[in-house]
Amino acid sequence: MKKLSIVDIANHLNVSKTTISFILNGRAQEKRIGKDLVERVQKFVDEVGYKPNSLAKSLRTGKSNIIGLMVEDISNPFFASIARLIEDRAYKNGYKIIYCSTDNDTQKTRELISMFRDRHVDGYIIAPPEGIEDDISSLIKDGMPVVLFDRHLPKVNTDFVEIDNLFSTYNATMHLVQQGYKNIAYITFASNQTQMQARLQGYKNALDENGLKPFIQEIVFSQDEELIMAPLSAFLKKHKNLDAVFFGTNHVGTCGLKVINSLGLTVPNDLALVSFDDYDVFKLFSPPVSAIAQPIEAIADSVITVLLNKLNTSSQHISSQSIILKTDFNIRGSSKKAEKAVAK
Amino acid sequence: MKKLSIVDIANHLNVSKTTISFILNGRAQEKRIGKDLVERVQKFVDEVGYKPNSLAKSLRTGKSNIIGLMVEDISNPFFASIARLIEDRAYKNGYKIIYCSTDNDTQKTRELISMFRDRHVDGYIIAPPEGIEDDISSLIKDGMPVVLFDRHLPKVNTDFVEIDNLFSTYNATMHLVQQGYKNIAYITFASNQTQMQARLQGYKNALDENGLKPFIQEIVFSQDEELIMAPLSAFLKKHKNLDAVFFGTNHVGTCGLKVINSLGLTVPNDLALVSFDDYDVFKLFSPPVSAIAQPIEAIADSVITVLLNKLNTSSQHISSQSIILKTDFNIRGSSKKAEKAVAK
DNA sequence: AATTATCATTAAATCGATTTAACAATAATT
DNA sequence: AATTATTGTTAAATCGATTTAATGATAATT
Repeated sequence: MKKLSIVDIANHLNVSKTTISFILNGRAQEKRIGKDLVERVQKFVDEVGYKPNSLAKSLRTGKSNIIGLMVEDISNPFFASIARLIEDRAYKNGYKIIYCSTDNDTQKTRELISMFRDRHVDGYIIAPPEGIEDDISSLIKDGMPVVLFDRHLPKVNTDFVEIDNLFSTYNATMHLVQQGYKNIAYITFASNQTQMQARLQGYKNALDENGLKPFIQEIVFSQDEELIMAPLSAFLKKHKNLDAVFFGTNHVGTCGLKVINSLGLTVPNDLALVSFDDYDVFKLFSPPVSAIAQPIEAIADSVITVLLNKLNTSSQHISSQSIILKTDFNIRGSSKKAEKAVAK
Repeated sequence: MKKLSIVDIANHLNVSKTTISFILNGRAQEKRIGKDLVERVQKFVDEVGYKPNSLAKSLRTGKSNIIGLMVEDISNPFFASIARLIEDRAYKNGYKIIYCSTDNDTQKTRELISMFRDRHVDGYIIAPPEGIEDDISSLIKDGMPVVLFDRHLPKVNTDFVEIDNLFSTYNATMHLVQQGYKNIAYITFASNQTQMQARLQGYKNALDENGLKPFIQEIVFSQDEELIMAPLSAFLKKHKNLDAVFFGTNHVGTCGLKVINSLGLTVPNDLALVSFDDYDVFKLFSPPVSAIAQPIEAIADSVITVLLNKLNTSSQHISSQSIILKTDFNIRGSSKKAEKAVAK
């Protein structure tokens, strides 16, 4: 019981494959094909469950109905959740997803783009690493629909979906200040990506405004958590005067919690905590950690909407749009120094 | 600067595309093509960066170099980690991954299989839901390489990679018993899948052996965490005599922790905890939760090794293998009643 | 010298669809 | 009656590769 081809269908019904193709692609009316014939073909096709070979179709039409999704790391809960939502929306619209993790590695990303291109994906959704500007520009120049998310590339003019990073950290830092914390550190990964820089800036702005001194620790990213925890631990040991710490990403935050546990520090008495990104770890830590929650559903929705839009309107010259979404600041028991002080 | 085709290359070098194809596919020697010609072609191909159109190639050869990966839910950290590792290994071997989440929904899975098939994926890696036996069998009958993981289908004779679920829960339950816990509950999702049944059985066996009474709560899975937490909470409220709880999956465990927090229960004094699957939430809870860690690297390695093996050996009739891997039981502060008692 | 073997290359068929251009058959118009 | 329009259908070209079978040229053998 091998697969039927359009020729088999045509032979069996004694019509040409052209006719079958027209009917199956909804061009029967346009091509004035007899109603009875259309019905006969439809019936038979349904009966035997014939489905056109998508490879052949893609080869001829140049469309693959596949979207390439490049995240930083699919095992990071933030990206995993986004991927999950994008996947759902894409499938509902007849698109499949090929995804991959860039590890923020420019060379790896370059190869992956080339692979996607080779596979003729119809569109790209990318959380781009630094240094990939030229490759993305070249994609766009060749008319490929590209949507960036989580961060953008200032030198590249294309659509992107981001959150208001600067305001988010500014706002959360202000919260710490208002609670009476004076020595607030900011721990993050060393990165020039837009979202990371904006987050850092938001923190700096808030401190500046209040005449407080910033304490910043930038950690080089590594797959090996030990290499993240070591400098983090050293930093906390060095600055004994800190009364609050702001983590720039969920990953840093998680490593931070591990370090805090291993150092035997008490939250929020020794140290108040706030982290970017929100997930179960922060909710379930004791006391639960205040965190900035990204609107992942809205991000996924926006990304896929923008991309589908680009895929459907063939006109290339619609000006590109930037969508900036708001975050939620979930305040929890990890930074209630002021209230505690009052309660005493 | 559009893409070059093999014809362009052939024309430019004044040889036939057949020759180009042979050279590029490493059949130059076999076809006795002159060394100088081979070099000339190689050089030019490298120079212009020509890459064969993979769609055309797939259409002709019937191979797509794509592996279909179907997990239960890509946003679940267990599956996300496995996916990540499988992705790495696959890329290294020249394969790409198309993944999707089944949600344990048989109908959805059926459609996804059909979609994968339609896309001519070369091989399948599936964490199968119940009721999908016939579809998988039909895949296998048609000669498609299939590897199941995390669970298997007793009625389907194919390769699979699993862990020793029964022993894992048996062992961990015995640990609780030895620590002096008498009323140990087991909370899990209602499921007839092999891994879930085996885990439950391991728990039952341990209790049986010690003449203890089982307390079992099976929860119907839902996307909405509230619908998981509600019955879980009700169960804990109803059975005030429990002194320990065993969670059957990381997801149940996480929901369980949330419920325990909201009920204001103290661990391990009110309740000792153990969960299947290990991840940051369990490590960072206070006190940290003992958990059964699956060897995700080994699982990913085994899965991809078995699949690549099947892809490379065309012979269909190698008997299928079952790989059963061991787990680690990470004992943490959430079940140290006995020790505490001694310490008093 | 005729036949066979070896060598190096290529023309043509093929995979399974879509799409363009053409072709009969009938009806309508001049 | 000849020409043009309309209707319904299809032959053939095309997408870009791989693969089979064939070809012409030279060398070796009888």
